[in-house]
Amino acid sequence: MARESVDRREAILDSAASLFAQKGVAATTVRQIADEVGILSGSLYHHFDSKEAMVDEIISSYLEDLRTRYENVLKRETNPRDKLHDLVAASLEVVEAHPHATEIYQNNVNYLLQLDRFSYLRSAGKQVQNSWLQVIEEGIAEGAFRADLDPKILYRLIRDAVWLSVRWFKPSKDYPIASLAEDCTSLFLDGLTTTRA
Amino acid sequence: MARESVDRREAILDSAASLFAQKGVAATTVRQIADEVGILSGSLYHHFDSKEAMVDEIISSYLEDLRTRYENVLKRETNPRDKLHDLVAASLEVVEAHPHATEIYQNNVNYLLQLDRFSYLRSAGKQVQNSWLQVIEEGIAEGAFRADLDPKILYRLIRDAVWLSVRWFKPSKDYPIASLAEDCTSLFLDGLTTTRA
DNA sequence: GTCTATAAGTCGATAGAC
DNA sequence: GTCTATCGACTTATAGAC
Repeated sequence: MARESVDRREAILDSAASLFAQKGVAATTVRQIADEVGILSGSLYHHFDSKEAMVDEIISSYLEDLRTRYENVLKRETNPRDKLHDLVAASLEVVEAHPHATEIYQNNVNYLLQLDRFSYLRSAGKQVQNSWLQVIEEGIAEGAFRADLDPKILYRLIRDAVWLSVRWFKPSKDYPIASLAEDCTSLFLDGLTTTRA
Repeated sequence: MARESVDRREAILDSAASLFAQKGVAATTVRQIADEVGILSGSLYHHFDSKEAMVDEIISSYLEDLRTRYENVLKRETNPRDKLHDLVAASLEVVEAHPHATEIYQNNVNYLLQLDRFSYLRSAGKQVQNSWLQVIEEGIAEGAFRADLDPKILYRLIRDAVWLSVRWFKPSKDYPIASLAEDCTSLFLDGLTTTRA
């Protein structure tokens, strides 16, 4: 593949991702994407089969990156506390690397799951859940984490807090992604209260 | 207004809310709404001016309920810990009372904010943020809450965890909304760790 | 209050010239 | 690889009969 066409594809995907994230997948038209790139809508179909194919490519490379990073975290031999931190940090790194894809996923899962093409999102979601549950349940079994809270509920609360940061977090030199990961982990592990009993 | 037409309006709004929540606002057509109600799409316009008008009515009655409940929580004279719990509980009660509206808001804010009609969502969001910040900052000032975490970041993490529960939480007799509110508050206040130093 | 019928526009996608 | 030109389907919304 020629160098220019690779860049062209990427440029189209970038514009598409930005629009999908901003307006939603269903509300974004192929004409709007073409306008952003500076070509006509028909020309998009030289590069992609359909609008859905663009979404698919954006989402699946995002999920693949996520899967790899979670795998790396899970194979480390650390205590539950550090492992939870690493899972939070890995998630936030993926948010930073794929902000548009993260937002597209968060806002459009329901819509995408209606389409046969995206049924794989179900198993991808389960795989993510299993990673978190593994860490949480290990922490409880070792006595490091409280046993009075349902692991699945803990997972969902933490997951949503972490992933939705894509909607508001803008990394800066003063407050980079690693700092948010620290604060996040500290809140979930130690809580908001200063003193206890 | 005749009794039947009130019920009819409500029935239409219920069907619309269910579809908007499930598929997204942009991806839901007026024909689908009419099908669910059992009438033809043209007949909807006897009851509502437009599809946007339906969304507007769903969202604004949801936000009005939320505003009232937060107001009641804030005027109670309780300690920061209880006040945070009450804010979480009030939010979850609103989730229970308006599950569709909550989900519509969460998944479609970006899309709705593009439309002039929904610019009021901006100030509504700020009002919600102020309620939470008031409680968090009071807790820090009184020494009940940690001072090393940015209140705005705390607010956003807690907010997203609480509101996104609409995507997965189904209240039951064994685990009602009040129990989730307890667990949620306990996690944020006391953390996941069993022992400390 | 719901129907029939349709206007007026936009949608995703295609065919073929260049 | 982008253009011109367009198809057919689908969209929101309206007008007027019943």
